[in-house]
Amino acid sequence: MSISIDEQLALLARRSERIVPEADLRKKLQRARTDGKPLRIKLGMDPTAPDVHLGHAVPLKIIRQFQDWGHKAVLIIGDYTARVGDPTGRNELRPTLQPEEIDANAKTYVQQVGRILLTDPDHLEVRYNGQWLGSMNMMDVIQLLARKTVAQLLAREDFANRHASHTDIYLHELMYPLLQGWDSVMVQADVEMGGSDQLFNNLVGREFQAESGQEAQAVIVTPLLVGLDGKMKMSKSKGNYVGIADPPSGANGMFGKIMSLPDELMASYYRLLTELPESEYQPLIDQKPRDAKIKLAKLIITWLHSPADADSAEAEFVKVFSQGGVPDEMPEISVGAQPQRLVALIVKAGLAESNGQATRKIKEGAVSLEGQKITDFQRQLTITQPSVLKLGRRFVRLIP
RNA sequence: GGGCGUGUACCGAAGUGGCCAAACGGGUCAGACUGUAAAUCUGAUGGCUUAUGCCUUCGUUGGUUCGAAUCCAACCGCGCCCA
Repeated sequence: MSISIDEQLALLARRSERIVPEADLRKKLQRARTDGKPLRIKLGMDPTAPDVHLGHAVPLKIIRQFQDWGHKAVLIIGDYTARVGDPTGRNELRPTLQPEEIDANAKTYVQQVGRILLTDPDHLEVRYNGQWLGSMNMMDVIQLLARKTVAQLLAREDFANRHASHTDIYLHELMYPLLQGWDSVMVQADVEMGGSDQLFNNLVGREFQAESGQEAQAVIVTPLLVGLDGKMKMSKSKGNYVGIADPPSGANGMFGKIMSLPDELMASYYRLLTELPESEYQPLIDQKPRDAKIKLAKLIITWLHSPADADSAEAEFVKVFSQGGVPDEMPEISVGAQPQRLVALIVKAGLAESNGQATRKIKEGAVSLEGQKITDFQRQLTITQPSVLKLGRRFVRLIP
């Protein structure tokens, strides 16, 4: 339990891009140790989508380390800020969400986060920022606004770019960093975690705390995890993500998704999402990239599910993709036992959006039923027993 | 409030009366190759029981015309400049 502060900082370094300022963090860690008073580690998450993904998992892993050292995670569910819409990294206005969607997402967040964090009350505190932001009145808001200048806010890179290119910046977007900063004051955070694109917002929190007579939080920002497309930051809206609650295998499973990861990303995934030392993963990546990726997938599944799930996901993957077999589990669609056109079945199965698209895919040789490729797009069929329909990488079991 | 521009499919961007469901690029999907990687090559990329056919779509509405994404009017959105 009592590794040295230096060792702790060294461990944090694996996943942190910047610690601002590192001296503050060291001081806080030291004091917590002598006082026996745990640090409060803040992470804000806006429930803008139902899935928590591996990109979120990077700061969450650091928080877990803090928990293991006896500190307390303060998870802020941004039910209120989600309605404002975080403008970070955006070139345009983010659509605001309906309260119902936000509430639904918020509920699942806590549950999903529990796969990574300790959830007992000594180690985790969950707060909703609507609690304090929702009760501010106009004067409170004005006083908050009065703490920052337009120039200070426009210093943030994405705002600056948008301003320079004459893209609209709505006033409520400018407020977002202020609201997030105010959260830090309200929960008296000692440390705030965030992705590196959150640095500006996190620093606002530091300033607000200092102005409010609190000790300013230290900020740890993590590198952004690049998504499965190999280009953009992992995010729900880009569709390039692996959800931390995704099933181990199957069409939408972790194993398959991780295997489709571009090779260049492996090292960063190993570093940010596993504990394997670089001296072990790097040679493997260099020499046997495929095996390295399988190992990566298994490590991640072991972490978020179980070793047994990792093994069966691998077995299924080998069977389906390396040997051209059929997965054990796939979506089942009831289609009825009457004669019908193949194109209609494909659309019913959700493998194509329109008959035209289904027709094209058949012509391209992408469709097979029970392992038999079908290229006749006018084919009529009667499903009398459960049959496996395949289009590209996707499988659906048709039930009469 | 005034002047000048601009609005095309998922994105960018051509097209300025018929040959336009609309070039090209990106993205995406599929096929070959493979390690569900990358690179490369190929095909597809509005809908319709596939049709030298019909329907919907080029900001919106209305008009001119045998015929409009293309011309006109009004309106809406956006940009630049002036106030």
